[in-house]
Amino acid sequence: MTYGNAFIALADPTRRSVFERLRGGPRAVGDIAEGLPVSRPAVSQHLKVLKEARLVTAYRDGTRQFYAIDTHGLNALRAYLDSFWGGALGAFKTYAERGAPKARARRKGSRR
Amino acid sequence: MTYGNAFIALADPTRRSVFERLRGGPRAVGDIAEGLPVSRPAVSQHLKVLKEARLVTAYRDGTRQFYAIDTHGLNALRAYLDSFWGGALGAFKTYAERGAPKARARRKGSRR
DNA sequence: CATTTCCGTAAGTCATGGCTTACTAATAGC
DNA sequence: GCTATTAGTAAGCCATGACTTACGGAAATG
Repeated sequence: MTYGNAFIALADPTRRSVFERLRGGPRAVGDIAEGLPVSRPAVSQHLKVLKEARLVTAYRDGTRQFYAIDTHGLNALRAYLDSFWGGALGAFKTYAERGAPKARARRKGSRR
Repeated sequence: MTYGNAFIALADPTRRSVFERLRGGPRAVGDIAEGLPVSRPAVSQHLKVLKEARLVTAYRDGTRQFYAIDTHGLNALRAYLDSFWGGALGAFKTYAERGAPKARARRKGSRR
C-alpha cells in the first residue's frame, strides 16, 4: 500500500512543485524553498511526506540536507496504474468501441 | 494540469476502492456502493470527482448509471510520472553511484 | 397516472492537513 | 567555545473535503 502514500504526497500542488524541483538533480532544502510561495519549514514538512512515500531520498553534506528523487515511489505508482491496463481495458474497450466519446446511441445490447 | 486532479482523485482510499471496483469492467453505482463502508451518495460524490479527473466515464442504461475506467486520466498520470525518468535519473544516478549505501548500480538502460 | 428503482444534489457536521511563527538541533568556521 | 548557517520540530489557526441524512428527478412498470 505504499502507492497510497505516494498518491497523497503528489496530490498537493505545492508538494508537487517541491518534487518537480528535484527533476534536475539533488538540491538542498533552502534551495528548493527559494522561489516557492511558502516558507522553508513548510517545504521541510512536504519533504518529510515525500520521503515517507519513498518519492525522495536524503543525504547530508555539512549543514545542508540534499534531497533527490527516489524511484521506489515512482515505480510503485507505475505498477499500480499499469494494473488497470490488463483486465479493465478489455472490458472498457468493449464499451468504448461501441460508441464512446459523447453521447452516441446507447445500444447496450442487454436491453431487457 | 489534468494529472493534478487525477492525483487528488486517487489520493483518497475510499475513492481508490471505488476506482478499483471498475477494474473488471463497467458497473452501476448501486453495485459499486454495495460492500463499501460508505453510503451510496458518498459513492456518487466520489464518482463525480473521478469523472472530472477523467479517470472514469459514465453512460446510462435505463434507470442505472454505469461507470467505466477512462484511459485519459491514466495516460496523463503515466506521462507525468515518466517525465521524471528523463533528466532526473541521470542526475540521480550520479548521486546513487557516488555512495548510496544500499542502492546497487541501477543500469536501467532504455526505460522511458 | 402512480409507483418503484436508481441515482444525483443540498446542507450541515467534523476531522484532516497545509500553513505560519516561534524555537531547537546539528555542523562549520573563527 | 561562540557565532553563523542550515534544517527539522512544535503549536496553533483555518480552509478543505469526506461523510451523513434528507430530498428531488428521471426512467421503467403496472
